[in-house]
Amino acid sequence: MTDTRWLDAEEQGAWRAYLDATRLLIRALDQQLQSDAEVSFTDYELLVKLSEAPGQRLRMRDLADATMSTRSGVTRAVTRLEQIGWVRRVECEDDRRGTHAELTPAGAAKLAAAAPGHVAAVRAHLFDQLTPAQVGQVGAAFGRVAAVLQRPPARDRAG
Amino acid sequence: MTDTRWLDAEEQGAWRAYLDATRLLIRALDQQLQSDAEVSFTDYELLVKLSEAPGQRLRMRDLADATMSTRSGVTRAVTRLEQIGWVRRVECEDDRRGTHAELTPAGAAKLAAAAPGHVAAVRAHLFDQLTPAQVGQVGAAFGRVAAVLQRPPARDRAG
DNA sequence: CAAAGGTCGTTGCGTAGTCAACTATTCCCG
DNA sequence: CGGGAATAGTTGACTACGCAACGACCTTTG
Repeated sequence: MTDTRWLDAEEQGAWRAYLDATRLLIRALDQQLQSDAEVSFTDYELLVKLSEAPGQRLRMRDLADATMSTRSGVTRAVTRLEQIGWVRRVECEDDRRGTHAELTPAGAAKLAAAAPGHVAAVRAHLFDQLTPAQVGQVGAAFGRVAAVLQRPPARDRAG
Repeated sequence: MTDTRWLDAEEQGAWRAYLDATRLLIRALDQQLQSDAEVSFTDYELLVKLSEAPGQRLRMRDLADATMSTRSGVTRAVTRLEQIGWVRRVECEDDRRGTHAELTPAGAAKLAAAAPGHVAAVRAHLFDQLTPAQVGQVGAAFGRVAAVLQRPPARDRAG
């Protein structure tokens, strides 16, 4: 492994811009949500996933997958949101190990209240800065990156 | 503010792909560095910034800016790295409030050892999945996003 | 149908990161 | 020069999240 292929100037630039922008963007969105709606970005996304699920409920495991998080992370987040009253736990009927997280009316209301400001911020910080072509390219590029990372490619059989 | 302009399908897709890919990517890179070189991604980046600075040293504040982090975050990271021996603190001569974080030879060695595997992972997970055109678009797009977020546009004077 | 092995959600532990407050120092401006 | 405001770095308190381990439950297999 003495022949590392380093990043060229353009790749370096893209890589750093992406990392910097991402950190700044997430922080900005987090602060907007926190100060305007008293929700964290992670909690907001969790509520969104529930709101889109049939019956506004999802099994803990599925919620973890949907949010690209871990089981323990979801357990803690749901506990947090349950205490506030935006989510409730419902036992699974067909699998007694299972638990559903279900959006409560209060949670749905919170989400509805927070959404416009959040979308406006996403627009202001991200989409307003991109050309339509860039939106397309970003979607395609990261769609592929996410897909490959979720289902790693078959191992190289050469050798 | 009753006229929220929601994201259209393409924007939604791009936004979610970007978020998902980012989470997966950062975790993958973190795990690769952790298991192959026993460094976290954040620490790795901090070492990189120092290695590129003149004299391989940076003031704490500048290091925070360079890593898009906060002053307290850098204080803690540098303390951590100082204990391992990869960084040392050096008092500022011209400003007695100031402190430099300086890369030690051990830190430089660690960085050199970790770099090839890390770059290979960045390539495998990110750049190998992108067309050259996408690399350009991603760089331009996020470069703009980062610039705007770093220097927010003048406040709207209307009212 | 029993036993082995997998999966579900939770938890203890350890780590990392943020905000706000604090001390020490420097800058600005009369 | 002197005193208030600003800045540097640190710290305390708190929150969040990951891993590994655990008990409860389900599934598979003989």
